[in-house]
Amino acid sequence: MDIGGEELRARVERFTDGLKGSGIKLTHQRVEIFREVARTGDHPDAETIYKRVRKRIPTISLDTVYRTLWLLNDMGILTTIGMQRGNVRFDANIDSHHHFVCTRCGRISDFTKREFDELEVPREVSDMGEVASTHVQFRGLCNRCRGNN
Amino acid sequence: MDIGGEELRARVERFTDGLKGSGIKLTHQRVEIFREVARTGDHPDAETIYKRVRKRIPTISLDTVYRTLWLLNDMGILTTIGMQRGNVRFDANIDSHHHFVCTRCGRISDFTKREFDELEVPREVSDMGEVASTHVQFRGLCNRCRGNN
DNA sequence: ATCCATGCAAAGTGTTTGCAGGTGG
DNA sequence: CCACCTGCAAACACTTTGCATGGAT
Repeated sequence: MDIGGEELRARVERFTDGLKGSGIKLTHQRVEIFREVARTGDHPDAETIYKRVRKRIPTISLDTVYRTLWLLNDMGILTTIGMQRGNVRFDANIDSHHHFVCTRCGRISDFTKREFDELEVPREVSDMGEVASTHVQFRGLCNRCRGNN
Repeated sequence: MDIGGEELRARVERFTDGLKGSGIKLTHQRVEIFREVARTGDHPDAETIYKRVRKRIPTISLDTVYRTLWLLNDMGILTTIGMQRGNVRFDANIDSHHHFVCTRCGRISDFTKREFDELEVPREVSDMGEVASTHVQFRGLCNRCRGNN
């Protein structure tokens, strides 16, 4: 589920490069927060990221975590899952991908499938507005929850 | 966008029938709250439903709205959209359907497409757990927001 | 008459903001 | 050095809960 060291390094580098010459500063906190989100394939909420980063920077505050996550989101380096505001989950995987959501424990897993990225947009939908992206979500019970019945 | 009187009556009746002999009581408030959710094709949050129902029952309280919505959800009469808890939207359309979400204003529109209900579940996903339902979400700018640029 | 549901107010969550002091470029 | 960041604490928005009263069957 977690990401290999190689890919992680590449992601962190893409991030630090993105900051150069933008007026946005590269701080210890920001790097650690980004690294933490980029590292895992799960989709932590702000509180979870806060707890994890605190192991490395015990003095960090929760609001810095929030501010940084939204900053990264605005930079296009990570994405949010769910409705806007309120109980958001963050996702460092910005390649087009889809989700399996466990309806019991809320766990969200990624998968990719080129075919799903290119579903034909029905006429009814193109009449509603301009479609920018497509997301397929499968819902059901994950293996762990199926076991704990 | 709104639902015809015929279909609305049928939905309300399905609801009142569902309550008979269940120990759950059929109150004025519950009927009005359900009618309000069932009436529209948009996906209101609790606060919005509260405001609308208050026109008919000025003394109703917000917590009753919340309690009733979760009750209806538990009864399987309506569904929630979004992550669990926190900023949930309610949806009286329990037939299988899909969504177009405006990334600017958050408006969610339904559409149906049989073909999308039956997307093949990739091996990778069936290894994660047991898929119970499939939801396609198109994201982009709705016509209204595209106009207000 | 008996439960169940309602309204009120107060408590909980999760998230955002203003400000003074600190830090990166 | 100066703009930008951080941590703190307080404010906020949204949702849930405990309790006494009121209502449906």
